[in-house]
Amino acid sequence: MSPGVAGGTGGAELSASGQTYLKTVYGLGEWDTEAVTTGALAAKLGVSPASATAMVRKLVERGLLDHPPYGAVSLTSTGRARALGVVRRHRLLETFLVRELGYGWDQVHEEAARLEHTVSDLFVERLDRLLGHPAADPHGDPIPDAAGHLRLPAAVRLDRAPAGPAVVVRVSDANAETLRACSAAGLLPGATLDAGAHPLTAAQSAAVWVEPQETLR
Amino acid sequence: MSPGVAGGTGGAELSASGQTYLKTVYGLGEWDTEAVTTGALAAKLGVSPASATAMVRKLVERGLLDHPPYGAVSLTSTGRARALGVVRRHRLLETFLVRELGYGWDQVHEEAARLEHTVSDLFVERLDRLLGHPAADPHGDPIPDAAGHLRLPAAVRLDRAPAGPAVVVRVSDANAETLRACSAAGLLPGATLDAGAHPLTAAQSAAVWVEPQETLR
DNA sequence: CAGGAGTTTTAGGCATGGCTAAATATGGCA
DNA sequence: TGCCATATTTAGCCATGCCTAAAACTCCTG
Repeated sequence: MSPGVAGGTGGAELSASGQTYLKTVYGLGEWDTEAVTTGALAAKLGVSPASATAMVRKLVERGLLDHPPYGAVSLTSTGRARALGVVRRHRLLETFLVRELGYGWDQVHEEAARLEHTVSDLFVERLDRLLGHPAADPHGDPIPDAAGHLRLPAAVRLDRAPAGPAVVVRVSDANAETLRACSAAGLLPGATLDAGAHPLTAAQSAAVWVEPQETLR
Repeated sequence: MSPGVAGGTGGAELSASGQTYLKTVYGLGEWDTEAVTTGALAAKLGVSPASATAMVRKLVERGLLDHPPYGAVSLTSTGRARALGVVRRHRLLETFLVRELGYGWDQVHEEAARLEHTVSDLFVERLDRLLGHPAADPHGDPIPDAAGHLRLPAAVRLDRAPAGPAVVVRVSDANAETLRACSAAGLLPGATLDAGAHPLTAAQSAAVWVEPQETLR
C-alpha cells in the first residue's frame, strides 16, 4: 500500500477498523465527557462487546489507547493524534460531498466514513486546498488542521440549554433522521432560535449544540 | 454496508479483491487479445499463482468468470458488466484526480485503484456530472457509460505501428515511469508523432497506442 | 457485607484472502 | 511417442476481525 495511506499523521499502518475505533473513542469524548467503556464502543460501532475488547487490546499493544482492565478506554497522545487525522479526513470529505457533489447533509456520513480510510494524505491536502481550508464541516464540527490542532466552540446541548435566544453551533451527524428534522426546522449551524421553544423531540434536541446569546454578552 | 457500494452495476456484493480480479481480467483483454491465464492474473496483481487460482474459483462459483481447468480465464456477460462498472469508477476517479485535485497523470493510478472499491454509485454519478460526462480518462482510456457501454478507438501499439505520422490515442497507466517518459516526450493523447522516430524504449513504446494517419484517409 | 444484575473479558469458531510446498496436468522437443 | 520443463492446482497454514457462549469481575442494593 502506498505511503501516507491509512495513517493520517504518520506512524505504522493501521487497519480501517483500528482507525474507526480510535475515531470513535475520540468522538465519544469530543463534546460530552463521559467514560468510554468497551461496551459503549461496541454499541456505537454495532459490534459485539467481545469484539470491541479484542480490538482495544490490539490498540493498547500498539500504544494508541490506554485501558485499565474493566475500566475506561482513553487515547494516548499518539492515539489522539491518529484519531484527529481520521477526523480531519472525515470532515473534509463531508464538506466536499456537500459543497462539490451536492449531497444532502444527511447523506454524507456513511460515504465519508468509508472514504476516510482510503484516501491518501495527498488527496486530503489537495481537497483541503480545493475547499479553501474550511474551519468546520457542514454539521458545524470543527476540522483539525494538518498538524492535528482544533478549537472546540463553547456550546451546550439544546436539551440542557437555558431558555432564551441561542445560536446553533453544531448538529451531531450520528443520525440522518435527526439531521432531516433539524433541516426541516431550519436549525442549521449559524441559525438562531429560542432554546425554550423548538419543534424537536427530546432525543433530537440532544444532538443540537447551541451557544446561548448571553454568553456572547 | 450501504446499498450501491462495491457493486457498480447491481448484483450481490463483491469484495474489493473480487472486483480487482474482474477488472484485471477485463483489462488484460481490452487492448490486447492474449489468453488470460491464472498465472498472468497473479503476475499482474502481485499475488501468488495459488491465490489467483483460489479467487478465480470463487468468481466462477458466483457466475462471473468462466475457467476450464488449466485453461484461460474469461468473463461471463454478468462478469463483464461488473468489470465495466469498476472500470467506469476507476477512470472517472482518475479524471477527477487530474482535473480537480491537480494530480499528475503518473500519480492517479494507485489512488483510483483504492477508491474505486469504496465510492458509492451516487458518488460516481455525481462525479460524472461534475466532470461533464467525460468520454476518456487522462490516459486516453474510454470511460464506459452508466449502462456499461463503451467504444474502443481503433489503435495499434506504437512498437508495432508502421513508420509515418500517427496520433497518440492512449498511454497505458500501468507504469508510472513510462507515463513520466511519455509526458517528457510530449506524447499525451492527441499529440502527433512519427511512429518511426520517438525517444521511447521498446518496452515503453508498447504502452503507447496510436492511430496511424493513413487510417484516417 | 453478601448476593445478584449487569458488564467485561476469555475461549473457541468462522470467513476472507493471502502464503509456501507439494502434487498434477500440459505441451513442446528429442 | 516419451519425457521433461513449465504452468496450474491442491493441501495445509497464517492473520485479521468478527461472532456466540461461558467465565470472571464490579458495584449497587438489601
